[in-house]
Amino acid sequence: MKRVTLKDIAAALGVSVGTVSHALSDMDDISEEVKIKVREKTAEMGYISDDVANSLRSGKTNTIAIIVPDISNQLISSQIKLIETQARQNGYVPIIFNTNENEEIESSAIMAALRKRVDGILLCPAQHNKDNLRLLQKRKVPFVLFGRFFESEDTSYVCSDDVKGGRLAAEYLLNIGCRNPIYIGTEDYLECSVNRLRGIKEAFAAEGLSFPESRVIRTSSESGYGMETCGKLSLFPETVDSIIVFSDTVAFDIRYHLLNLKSDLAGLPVVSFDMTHSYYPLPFHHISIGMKGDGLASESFRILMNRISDPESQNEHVLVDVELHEFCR
Amino acid sequence: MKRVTLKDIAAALGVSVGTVSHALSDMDDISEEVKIKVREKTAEMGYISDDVANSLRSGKTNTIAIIVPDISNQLISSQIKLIETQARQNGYVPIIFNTNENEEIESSAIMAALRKRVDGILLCPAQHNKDNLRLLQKRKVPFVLFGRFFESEDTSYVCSDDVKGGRLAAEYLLNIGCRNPIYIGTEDYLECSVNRLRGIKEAFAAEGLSFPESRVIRTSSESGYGMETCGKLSLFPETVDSIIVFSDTVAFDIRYHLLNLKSDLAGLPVVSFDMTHSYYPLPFHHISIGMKGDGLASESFRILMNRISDPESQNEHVLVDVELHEFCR
DNA sequence: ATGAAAGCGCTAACAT
DNA sequence: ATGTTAGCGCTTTCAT
Repeated sequence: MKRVTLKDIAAALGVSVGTVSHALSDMDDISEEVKIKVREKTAEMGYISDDVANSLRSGKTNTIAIIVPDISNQLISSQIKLIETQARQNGYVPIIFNTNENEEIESSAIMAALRKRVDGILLCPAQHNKDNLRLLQKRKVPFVLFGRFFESEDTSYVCSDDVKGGRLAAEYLLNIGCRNPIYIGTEDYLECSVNRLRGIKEAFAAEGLSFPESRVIRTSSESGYGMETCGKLSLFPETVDSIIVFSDTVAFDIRYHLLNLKSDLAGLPVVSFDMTHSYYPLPFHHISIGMKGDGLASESFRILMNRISDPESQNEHVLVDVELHEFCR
Repeated sequence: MKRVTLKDIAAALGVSVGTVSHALSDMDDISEEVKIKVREKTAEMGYISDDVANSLRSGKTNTIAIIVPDISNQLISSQIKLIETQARQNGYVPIIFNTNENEEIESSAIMAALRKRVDGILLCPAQHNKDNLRLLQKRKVPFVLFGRFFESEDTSYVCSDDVKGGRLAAEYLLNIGCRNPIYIGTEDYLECSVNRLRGIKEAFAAEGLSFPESRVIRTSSESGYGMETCGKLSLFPETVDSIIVFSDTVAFDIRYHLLNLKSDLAGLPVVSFDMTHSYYPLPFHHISIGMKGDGLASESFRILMNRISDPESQNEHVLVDVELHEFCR
């Protein structure tokens, strides 16, 4: 059961391959009569055009790579869903790579994407170092960073306004009288965690207070470290009155374990980031800071399309505005 | 900045394209000397092999399509993550399609996958009708249904044991003295919902009780109908003492709205399906029924690989065993 | 041990 | 209005 090709249709009809091709593209150098014959035969024989052959000829694959640390993260999968919809509407198909926050897997994902000749790449970088960024730049493939970016590098990116987010979190807690929060962030290579902390410090400074380094816990951005972090949390003095967490996922993980441990800390006010509840209604009280609208997905896709059609286009830097929301109060 | 091809390397070295090809594949009809020269030049010029050209020649793309109703659903994104990992380890890359539970989008997704000449398809079907199943069968593309299947059709599939799941849910509730649960399912085209209901009825029958149709609510499997379902729920008499919900996602959505409405129903025991908590720890009490292990992803991928390497292989039917788990008791 | 050439399926340029 | 041909990048015969 070989696949039906233009050649087969041409043979069946006693015309040339070029004629069939032109007829199917509805070009005006083919008579209506032949076009009808061709279309009928095409349907009858079940012809399906061959993207591989077309890609080889045109140099375009109409494929983009989406490379992310964790597809199963609610924020990321929601963004991928939005991107997939836009891509489809624009004739593009996304291929997916999960890097597990691992630079080497990320590197091989980029190489695989390059071998597949994707037209562009959307990358949420693992960000341990800049090697993979260099790789992308050297290969001159159109790419946009989304969700995370490197402050010191001039690339296109779309990211949430994390400094403002940090400020909102701290302002909220200060406002309800909590002056001794802990910040649970990630290792410092993740600039969004650093920026959120920066925002927290700014908000404290604005009130003439300081937010000391001693109240920062650095944990992994991967899931599965909730228990470990609970251990670190329990070492803090009882004056701690609230918690700010780098992401909802990590916050949920920690509170899951605090609940299981029946720890008093489970009662502390928590503010975290991403607004997972708004993608996915969850039946418990939670305060989260996240982006307004679907800018992350739509802007990063728009910029990528732009860059694909005009490789000389300027880098664009988009900070999506954030807001604080209280769910299931 | 054209892409470097074998031709370029051959020209730079004054050898033929075939020689370079053989050298890079380390075939033994090429002298060590030439191999070294070729490898050096290849690295120097930054050659990246071209999957498109290779696919055209070999007829293999090393690509599989994953077609699902909702990528952002926690169960699905977790499975995709597992599948992606296995695929990568086997030299395959997944392309992703989101159907939004829509038959037409699903159909065009299948066509797009076919045009891209994917080696196989993993499909979680929208299941309104069987047209798309026929399309796949007619095209003779290797495919496996996962997460959902058609009971009357002989295809390969991997799915949870939903009848048992329904039984476990009902047994649990009967055991804690709840004799009047409501079942919130989907329209009947989703066979997993039907099977879960069947299991519930079986468990009731085993106790000499009956579970009447009047205690079934049929809602959409898409998210966003929580509010509507709350309305239907409120019409039931107060004798209702518990709720069984088709999926965790829908259950969370409903309880989210019940909480916001400060409804008494928010206090009722709820059992739902998928065990979302185990993929993603969530900080609230919940009872869920889900699959043991990662069989859904690993089995469906294994069967697909099998079918790709041997298109004549038998259809395999796998029901993954389920268990009930209580989280954050 | 290496080179030359065919061909995967298609489109576009050129020829008739 | 239709046919012919070249070529996208590669691997694989088949010569040498």
